[in-house]
Amino acid sequence: MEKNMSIQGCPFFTVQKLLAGKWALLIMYFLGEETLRFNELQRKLDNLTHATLAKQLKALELSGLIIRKEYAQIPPKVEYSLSELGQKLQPSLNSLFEWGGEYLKYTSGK
Amino acid sequence: MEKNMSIQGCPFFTVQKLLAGKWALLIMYFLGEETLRFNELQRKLDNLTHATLAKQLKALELSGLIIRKEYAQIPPKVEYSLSELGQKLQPSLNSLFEWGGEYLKYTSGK
DNA sequence: CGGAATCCCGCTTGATACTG
DNA sequence: CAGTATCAAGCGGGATTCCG
Repeated sequence: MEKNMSIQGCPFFTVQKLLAGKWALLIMYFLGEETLRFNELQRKLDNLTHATLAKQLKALELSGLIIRKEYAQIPPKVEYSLSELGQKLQPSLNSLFEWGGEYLKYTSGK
Repeated sequence: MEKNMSIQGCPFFTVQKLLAGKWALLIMYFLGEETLRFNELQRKLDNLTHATLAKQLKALELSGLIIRKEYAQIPPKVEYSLSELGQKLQPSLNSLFEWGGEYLKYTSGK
């Protein structure tokens, strides 16, 4: 099993798995700007259903990238924010964001 | 169709699609270090079959992130390298790489 | 309001085999 | 050596429905 070590232990492999979710980048971005409740987040991602968002959030929570804070009250209220690890990702996110913008410029031209 | 504009035009959405391939990050990373032939690349990704690598490369080429240079000779020789756009992605890649390393440290501890 | 369980569908991955 | 074609299998996203 150590024949694959070179790749399994590779940071890129890790990143790939962590951010593989279709909405992971967007979620991390929005939460980077501010703490949000479930429904607030959903409103920002207007293509997304309840269920899908819930799954993505759970995955990110289990990975330790976001924090889920639940208030014991009626009606229920849950807030999501970036964990310490998640916050450290922000510079990379910003960098990707800028590059994405450049890509769009390039390709819209042709 | 313009009700989704806000998200379709988002750089993160673009990045997500571009780098969605399971091996995209690794490939971009290796090609960032040096121009490589098909088989050289495959050897570095020792889990990967011909077919899969070929598909990933084709996708990245069509996206305009890598350049495919073919030499008309026997036996065939094809070299892959980063396009201009691909090179601009490198800083982001490095940033992600470092973060991935930190993540591994954090999580291996617990 | 927030979340979980189910089912369905499509896409990507990966194995295998075949061309030039 | 490089690439394509085909096909099977697995996974993830999305819609729906039901709980607290």
